[in-house]
Amino acid sequence: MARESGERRERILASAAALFANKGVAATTVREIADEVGILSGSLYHHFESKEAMVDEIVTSYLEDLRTRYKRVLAADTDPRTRLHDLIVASLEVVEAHPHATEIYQNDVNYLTQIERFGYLRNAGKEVQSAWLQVIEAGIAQGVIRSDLDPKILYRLMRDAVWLSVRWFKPTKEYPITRLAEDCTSLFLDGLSRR
Amino acid sequence: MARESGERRERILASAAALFANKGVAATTVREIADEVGILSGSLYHHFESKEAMVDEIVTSYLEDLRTRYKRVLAADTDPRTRLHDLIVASLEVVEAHPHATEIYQNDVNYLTQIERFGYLRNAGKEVQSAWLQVIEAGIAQGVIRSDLDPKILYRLMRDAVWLSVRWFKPTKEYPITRLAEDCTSLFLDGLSRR
DNA sequence: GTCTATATAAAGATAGAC
DNA sequence: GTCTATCTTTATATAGAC
Repeated sequence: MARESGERRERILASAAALFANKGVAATTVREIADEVGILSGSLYHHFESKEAMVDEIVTSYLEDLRTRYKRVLAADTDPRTRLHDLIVASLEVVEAHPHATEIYQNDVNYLTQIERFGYLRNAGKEVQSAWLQVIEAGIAQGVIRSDLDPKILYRLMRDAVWLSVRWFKPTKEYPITRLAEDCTSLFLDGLSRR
Repeated sequence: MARESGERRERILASAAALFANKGVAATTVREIADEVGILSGSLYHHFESKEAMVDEIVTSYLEDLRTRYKRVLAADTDPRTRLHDLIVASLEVVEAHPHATEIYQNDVNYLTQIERFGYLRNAGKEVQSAWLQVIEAGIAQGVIRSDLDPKILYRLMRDAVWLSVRWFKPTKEYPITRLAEDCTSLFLDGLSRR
């Protein structure tokens, strides 16, 4: 099998990702994946050495994209409000580009991190946290963000609100991700009290 | 087996809940559960008719508690800000009382709702949404909450931020759930901009 | 109420023909 | 690159002795 690239391979990964996202990695069988593609389960092993290898590829390319986009946001020299907004936009763009991988990560991190092969997920989580904390703490330092709330708590609340949108958000013409990003930013920064 | 009550039964449920929460329902085997309790897997079937039955009991009693508490919040005749705060407090109290069940629900809804037996989870989700929407919409009607954000979007963002705290929040003396509830309320209502 | 033993089904994975 | 056929392991669950 070895690691060719090809349309078939991508087709398998796409089907696998959809199934992993919908039922969970552990509950998805190689037979179901093969059925989706229209081949027999044994044939999958011509393209991938194991079910875990499929998960690995899906999650790895997801994290790669995420890292790239976050780095770009952090590199820009912008004011705290813009930076927070850009971090939210970047996250939602990753959700849009990798909806299945995002859902797999959100639902199955606990399970996956217990498998040795996926130990690297722990670092990925730390990197994401670090990016958000940099933005939040810079905002506090510049007096733009309140200092009475723990940055780590803020990070976790915003992170879950933003990333879990993968479970329900379906962009439309009237309500595209740019609008969701603006609404998130406004909720977090301005609050929902009328004043 | 039939359905006695007893300490042993509870012990099994507790071990099962912890494992389901940590690895996911599908990835947890009856052998692991039995190991945790210190008996052999076959003996579990004296207490429960299946693995699904265990999940069912855990989730059902969780939802029962949740429903009771939400009803109490909605019954009170309070102002919108207090109501929203109380809904957040109620949610966090449920998280504290049923951490494993909460995590199972958050991680495995997708998987569980695909099993006929757990179809009732769909209704549970709708009831929760309805409670939050009532509070949000009353706030808008009374001019306390901004009207430029879609209530359903607000609900989903706040819901995920609040409920997913089960994954990271460990109450301490300095930072108990009452404090987290206040920080959530303040973040959502006032926002994190300094002004 | 738990054990021994085992039935039964489903899972991941492989070998070799085509 | 896929199929047929099958190995091996692991899972849920059951029966009956203790």
